Order: sequence, then structure tokens, then C-alpha cells
Amino acid sequence: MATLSDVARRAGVSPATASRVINGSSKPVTEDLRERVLRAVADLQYVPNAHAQLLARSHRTAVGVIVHDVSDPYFAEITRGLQRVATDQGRLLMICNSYRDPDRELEYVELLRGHQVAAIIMAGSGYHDATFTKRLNEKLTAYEETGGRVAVIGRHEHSGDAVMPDNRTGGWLIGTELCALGHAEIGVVAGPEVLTTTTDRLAGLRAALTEHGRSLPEHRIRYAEFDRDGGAAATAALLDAEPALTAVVALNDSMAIGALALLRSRSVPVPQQVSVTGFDDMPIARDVTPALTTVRLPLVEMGARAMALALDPGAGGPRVEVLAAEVVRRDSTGPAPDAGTARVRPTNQAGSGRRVRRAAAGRTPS
Amino acid sequence: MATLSDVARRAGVSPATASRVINGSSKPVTEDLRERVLRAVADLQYVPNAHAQLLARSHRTAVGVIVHDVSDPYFAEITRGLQRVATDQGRLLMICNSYRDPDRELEYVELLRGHQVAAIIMAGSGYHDATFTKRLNEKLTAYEETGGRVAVIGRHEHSGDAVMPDNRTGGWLIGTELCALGHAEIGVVAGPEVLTTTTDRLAGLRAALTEHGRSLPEHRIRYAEFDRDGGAAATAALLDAEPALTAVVALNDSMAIGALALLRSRSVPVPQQVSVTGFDDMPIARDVTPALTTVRLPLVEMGARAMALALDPGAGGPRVEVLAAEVVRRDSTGPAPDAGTARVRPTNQAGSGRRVRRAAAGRTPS
DNA sequence: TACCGCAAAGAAAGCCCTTTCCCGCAGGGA
DNA sequence: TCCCTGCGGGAAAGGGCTTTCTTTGCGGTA
Repeated sequence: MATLSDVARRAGVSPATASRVINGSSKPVTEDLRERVLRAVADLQYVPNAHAQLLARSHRTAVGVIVHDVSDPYFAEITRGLQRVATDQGRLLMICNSYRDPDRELEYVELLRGHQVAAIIMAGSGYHDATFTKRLNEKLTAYEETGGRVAVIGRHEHSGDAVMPDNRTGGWLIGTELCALGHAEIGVVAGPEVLTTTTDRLAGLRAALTEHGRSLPEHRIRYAEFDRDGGAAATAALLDAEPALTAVVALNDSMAIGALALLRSRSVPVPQQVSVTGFDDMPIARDVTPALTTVRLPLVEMGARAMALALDPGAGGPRVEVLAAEVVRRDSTGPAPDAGTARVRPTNQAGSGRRVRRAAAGRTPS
Repeated sequence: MATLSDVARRAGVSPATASRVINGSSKPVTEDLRERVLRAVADLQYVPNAHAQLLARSHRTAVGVIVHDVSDPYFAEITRGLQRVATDQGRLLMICNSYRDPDRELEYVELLRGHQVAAIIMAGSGYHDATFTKRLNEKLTAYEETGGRVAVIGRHEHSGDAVMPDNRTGGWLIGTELCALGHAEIGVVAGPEVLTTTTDRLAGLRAALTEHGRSLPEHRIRYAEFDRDGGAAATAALLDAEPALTAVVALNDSMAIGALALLRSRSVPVPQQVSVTGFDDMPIARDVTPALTTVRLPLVEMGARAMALALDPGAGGPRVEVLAAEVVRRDSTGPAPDAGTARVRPTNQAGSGRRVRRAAAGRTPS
């Protein structure tokens, strides 16, 4: 590997001058020398050693992000928002997949700290696990004490800057929607119980049902992995145990897609016999059949906001931004079969989906 | 930030000893000192500066990957394979999204070189662009000359180690499949013409049609972005110009999903009036309706093989591994409406899909 | 002619680690 | 008793770059 001194030697200048030319220092360099340096760079195919640069420069410029899995559409969208703002500000993004392993999250915090990132963003659900939460907070606090910035997305447990999707209201909205359609026998296909995302969404849903005089007993909830196969398995278990269900609420879109697949394999018509709802409004939600009624979260916006918080030290105390959820009605929901309402209901233009925008504030369930 | 000397001072030892304790050097250290160092590390929440470590250590351990977009399922699967092998060998992966921008690809090669990666893997289609290809090869060669390893996935243009999905045979298989179903009026929804992936798949398809006495004129091909919206737009244009089509071949699954959406919006029954095929067999292909008939590529395997090539210097010349494509028959294809064959054909169990495995070797189109 | 000031280039001091080399010491063999 | 060996620990030399500080050389003024 050619080094800076190689370049300097070949150009007949000092390393200092070569450095100044190469990274456009404010110090002026004669046109003659500048040219010689640039020619040497080209001749030697010189690329600066990033580690040496990062070591020599004092200011930290990269930003670290810990997500569950970038290839999961939920996090892919968030990452898109993060990336946009980071790129605008000339920051490099280091993305780490934790695959929802708490230990790996802790390791990645250390790794990012070791890489001298300017900020760490933790995206994705928190855990109901006091021990882990404590350890994580210790690490993050230690990082903040050395000047690092931290922002979280959708996590209650850290006390700093945060962007929170309104999961609870989202659950409430979808519950209200189903009650309005006359559903009383509602089952839930939930993600891991240990995730706060699961419990938040569930709490909102339960609040809505309670408001409408329905209940949500534990045996109508099945917990599984937050993915397609988890959704299919949970739906199968649920239907076997509760054949009278008229609606299945999946707590994210992947699980809902699994639910749809399972129902199709059992030839259960959706939404005529069973309605299905998702959560998140992943892009694919409009392309499955029937197109998925779901709760939309402004994922890209969430990422963008979080990065903005992370990069702006801010003045006062911790800032928390709650972003509203909204229902997107598509074709996977219909009136409850027993409700006596008309069987046929107008269907949307394929894939478009009318959005029902609602302010989160003022409609939050009690 | 606490440094190694801080730790050493607090433990009352030299930095050398502290270093040896912290990264488990082969040199033995007394239990007493070891404990003191570890306690100092814990007290100070010390994390080694990764850049300093990387600079001081000579051996390069990270591996760089350049993909179009990790959140695109095609690349997500490949990345999974890459990651698996990398993790097994204790390598860190640096993933760069080029978003199919050639200039960005070049920049990322430099970036990765600057980060002293042990190998660079370029995943994804090459370009029909001699100037770019030349510049890329120059950069890669310069990198290889300094001891770096290079492997490519699905690119003809670089002469080193390569993993090649058999796109041409895949196109041929899907063409043969449609001909067997009696389709004669076949349109193609293609990705960008500048990508070798597009032209390879197209070439195989064309070969199959020619073998069956059909032709594929240019006006039955529409080029667009390799995504859902590109697929929808291209399908719309194609149908407007060629209303008699009985089959739409999309050159990847995302485009096929766009095609399905467009056909649904026009109330064209699939496959009764028009058959649709995809390419890649992304996970979602089985969950759209009708489930997508497509060409399966062993994406995870491709990633794993590429990483293996990249990490193993190998003995002789460049190694090229061609991985076979296979047709996955699902519900989006059926007999051509005019072909006089039975309208009803057996349907697969939802989502499963019978796979037709074929060896690539020996069946390659002329 | 002597001096001053300024601009441009170079010297050198880090940045934080790893690792080689060297030293001191204790134990064992001659 | 002396020397050699082996082991644990420290000193110090990088690794490649940035940046401050210093030097050099020039034009301009007194």
C-alpha cells in the first residue's frame, strides 16, 4: 500500500504539504506543488488509510445505528430516513444488525464506541428485562459522558432523546375499527411478549375493546416470532383453539401475511369469514391479496427525526417526539359475518387504500 | 475517553501489560496483574480505540461488500449468505449500498480500500459501459496488487474469482415453460437495459422462444427500473401497445409484483387471461395472489460461495462458479387462453410451489 | 544596505494502540 | 559459587496521518 510519505517523496514535497493538498486544507499550497502531489497520487493509486486519518483527526464524524435487521422492511424504511439525514450532513452510517439479541446489542454499543462514532441510534423495540435495560443504560451513559450522543427509536427505557411511534394509539385505532365493523370475537397474533412494541400495541387494542364492552382474554392472544412464519403458526394455533373468531389482529404486517397464507391454505375466505389486520404498513401490504388493512407508521420520518435529534446536541433536557399512527383501510377487513350488516362492501381501487388520518393527540386511549 | 495508558496507570502497570491482558495475548501475565487491569477496565468503562488498533495491527480482518441495496430482498438474501461465512471466520462485514450508481461504486471501492479491508465483494449486475468497466477494473486491480482479494457476484467484467447465477439459463427455462403452456404472444417487463442481468435473462428467454419458433421483437420489451413501480409502469405501457399478449415475463420478482398490481387494477384475470412470471424467487413471491411462478436462484448460497472465494486465496487462476437456476411453478401461470388446452389446471397447495430442478450444465441454450 | 513582515513549505509532535526487543530476576545445573 | 536459561514485565519503536510550530525566502520599507 502506498502511503502518504510515498506520495510526498515522489512529488518531492514534505508529507505535510501532500496532506494539505489531498484533503483540501485551508492552508494555501502553490499551484506547482499541488499539481505534482496530485500527479503522484494518481500514479501511485494512493488512497489514504482511513484508520490513520480517523486516529489523527480528533473530531468524530460517523454515526452508529443498531437495528434488528436492515433487510426487514420495517427497519429498512427507518434506515432510509436515517441515511437521508446523515448523508445530508456528510456523515457516514455504520449499521449493526442485532437480530433482537440483547447481548449483541450490548456488544454493538461497545463496538460503535470503539469506532469513535459521534452518535449511537438504537432503533427498534425495547425489552421487558430489567437486568438488560440496566446494563444497556450503563453503557449508553458511559458513552454519553465521553461526549457521545444517543437517540432511541421506540424505546421507553432510555431517558435521553427519543422518537416514539404511537404504538398504543395504533392498537387502539385498529381495535376501534374492528369494533365499528361489528367484530366481537377477536384474536391476536402477537410478537414476542418480551418486546415493548408488542405490549404497547396490545395495550391500545385492549383499551379499545374494553371501551366497546368487549374483552381480550389471554387465551385469544398467541405470541410468536415477529415474522411471516410466526404469524402463520400463531394463527393456526389460534383458529384451532378458537374457531369462532371473526377477526385476527396481527401485530405487524409480516405476521399478517403469514396469517393470510394460513387462512388461504385452510380456504377461509378473507374478509368474508375472518378479517385480518396488520401493523406498520410495509410497502408489500398493498400487494398481497386481499390487500392488507393496517396501521401506518411514518417509518422514514421516524428515522429522519431520530438522526436529527442525534446530530443536534439540543439545549435543554431530553426531547421526545411522538409520531402518530393512522389506519389504512384496504380489503382484508369487512363487517363481522354475524353482525347482520351487508355482506358486500365497496372495495378500494387495488393497492391504493384510503387513509384515515387521525391526530394522535386527544384521541389517546385512557 | 479513557485510553489504554489511563487503564495502565490506574492498574499500576505498563501499557504493554495492559494491552496483553485486554486482548488475550499469548504472552503470560501474572494473575495478580491481570486482575488489576481488568478491574481498571471495568472502572473506567474502557473500550479500545478501534482505529488505533487497526492501525497498530498489521493484518486486515474486515471484508467489504458493495451491493445495490441491502433492503432489496434479492441483495438481502445474498448478504445473509455473505454474513454467515464471514461471521464463521470472525470477519466483520462492511456493507455499502451503491443504489446502482456506477460512480458510487467506484467511490466505495476507494472507501473500502482506505479502510484496509482484506477483501472486496461486488454483488449485483454489471453494466454495459466500457468506460466505467475500465475504471472499475483499474481500481480493483490496484487493490489486488496491494494484496487485497476481490470476488464478484453476477458480473462478467472482472476477470478474478466470481460466482455467477445462471441468468441466461433461467431466462431460457421460463421461456420454455411458457412455450410449453402454449403461449405465443409474450411480452417482457425488463430492468434497465444497461444491466448485464437484464440482457442475460433476456438472451436466454429469446433463445427459448426461438427454439420454439417464436420471436421476441423489441417492441414487446419494455425497460424500466427493477422495482415494483417500474414493473407496473412497464406492464401498462406493454398492454396498451400489445393488447393481445397472453403472458408477461418480468425479469425480477419486484417487477412481477408491480405487473400483478397493474393487471388487478385493470381487472385482467391472472392467469386465465394473462400469465405472469417473475425471477429470483424472493420470499414474498409465494404470498402474493396469485402466487408467483418464478425462477429460483440460490441467493444465500451465492453469497456464501462468494465469501468463501474471497477469503481463500486459492492456488491457480481465477475460479468461476456458476449456480443453477430452477423454475418454481406456482399460480400465476396457466395455459394460453387461445391454445385450446383445458382451462382448469391443478393448483398447488398455497404457497408451497413445486420445484423443477434442472442441472444448468448440459441444458444451456445454444 | 539592513530590517521587518508575510507567505509557503517543512519539521516534528502527537493520535492510541500493538509488538518486538530487552532487562532483571529466580531457579537449576555444573 | 557462577553461569545459563527461562519467564514475566517494561521501554520503545512503529503504524500512517493531521496539525501546530518553526523555518525559510522573498518583497518591501526605512
